[in-house]
Amino acid sequence: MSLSTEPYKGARDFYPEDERLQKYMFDVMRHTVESFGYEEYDAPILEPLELFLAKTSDEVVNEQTYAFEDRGGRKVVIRPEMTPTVSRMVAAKRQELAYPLRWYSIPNLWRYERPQRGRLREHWQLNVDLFGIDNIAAETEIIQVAGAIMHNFGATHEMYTIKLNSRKLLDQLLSDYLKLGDVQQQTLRRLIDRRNKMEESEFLAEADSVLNPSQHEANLSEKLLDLLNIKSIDNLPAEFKDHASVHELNILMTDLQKLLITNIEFDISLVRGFDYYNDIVFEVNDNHPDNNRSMFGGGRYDGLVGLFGVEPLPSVGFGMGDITMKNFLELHNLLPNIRPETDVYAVLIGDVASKAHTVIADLREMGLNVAVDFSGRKTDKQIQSAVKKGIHYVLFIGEKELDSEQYTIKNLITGVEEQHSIQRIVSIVKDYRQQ
RNA sequence: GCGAGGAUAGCUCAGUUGGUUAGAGCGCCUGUCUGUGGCACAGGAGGUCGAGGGUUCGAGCCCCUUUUCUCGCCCCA
Repeated sequence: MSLSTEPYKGARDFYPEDERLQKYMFDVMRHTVESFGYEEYDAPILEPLELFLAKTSDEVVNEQTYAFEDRGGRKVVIRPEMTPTVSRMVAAKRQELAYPLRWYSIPNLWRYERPQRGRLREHWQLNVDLFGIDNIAAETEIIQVAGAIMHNFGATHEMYTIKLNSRKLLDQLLSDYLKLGDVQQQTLRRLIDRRNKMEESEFLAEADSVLNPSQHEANLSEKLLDLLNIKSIDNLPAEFKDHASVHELNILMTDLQKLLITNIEFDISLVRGFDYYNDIVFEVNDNHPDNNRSMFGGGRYDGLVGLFGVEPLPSVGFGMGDITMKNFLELHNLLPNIRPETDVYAVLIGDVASKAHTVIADLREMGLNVAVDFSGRKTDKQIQSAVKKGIHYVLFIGEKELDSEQYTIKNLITGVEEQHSIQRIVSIVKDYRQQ
């Protein structure tokens, strides 16, 4: 029996063409967040189990992590998300860091779960976090960063929608307006989160079963439904018009509009799963009919840093996964053709390997990336290798060229072939690379 | 953890009520063509039909188990 060539369940191999794509996506992310002044950090892939017990949801920690005991009996977890880790790092240097703190990372994360569309066991996730700002300007910037990344990927506003909500507002509506107890609120939040996946009648039935035990007013589930159907902040119940969260949402939406981020939408049913979000949350949805789903999101999680025994720190951030983004880019035809790093494939004609070393070394010295075919095969086979690798230029080196020091360079895309000196070839290829 | 549907050549897939030696297209290799890719022509290699067991005179096809992939659910990035 032979070994399997399959990668581990739910994980991916990145062949060079896949890796090029991944690199492109990370480059766009990096350039964008760095333009806002975010600095990159990283951390170990293993963390102590306790780190995730406090605020990540129970099911995630207990059933969807890779957790084990190390040889010294310590309980460890392969990180399923980055937010607890970055909070830990910030807490460790709480007093000495310069605020506001803008940090980002692109860690690989693992979850033990059944793979499905857009969700595998291993993925990479851009994490962008802003610490130390307790006002709505932080949310404005974080959402602006998310929008800028989308823009730099070539996405237009019609392709996606940014949904906004305030957990504080939702909590108040559930407790003060609908007068629900804590347990009911929690159950209902989960239900609201799943609402768009179910039929309205089904939702109503489940809502009834949560609400009816309460001895409050009748038709509560209809009242709830009316509430959830509110599409604009202006239509909220009158007594909430002056609520602090409504003011914040208004400022946030106005400021985003000023920044020309107009594809935003108030969505009172937006919850998000993590317990640590405590105020504004947002989510970016793909508008494509074949992929109408939430792609990524984030929000404010002010309480997390304080768990490490230091003074709490206002925190806003989001995470953007590579798989969902790749699906989005593919579906909207936004993935560019990415050239390999190799500029030139040197084709050796005849037994010239020894004599060709110097000229090839010179090319590299002058800044070109050059791969050489030492196989001794016929010219057409060597060219075919270059074509298959996606390399755009072939450089022919034979006795003729070595004697005259005029080398034949051929662009495989245009088919144009010319003879030039090494210096001239370098400048031609470099010019081409800039295009 | 639960449900549904797949797995046949490197890839995409045919394969009749169970019946000779399992096919196609593309790709790959060789040659026409030892200094030029994509085209053309000619030839060739490549399959224990995902794995294991069972039924049968006979299994790619039927049954059981298992692995894995896809799509959902739960949950959620």
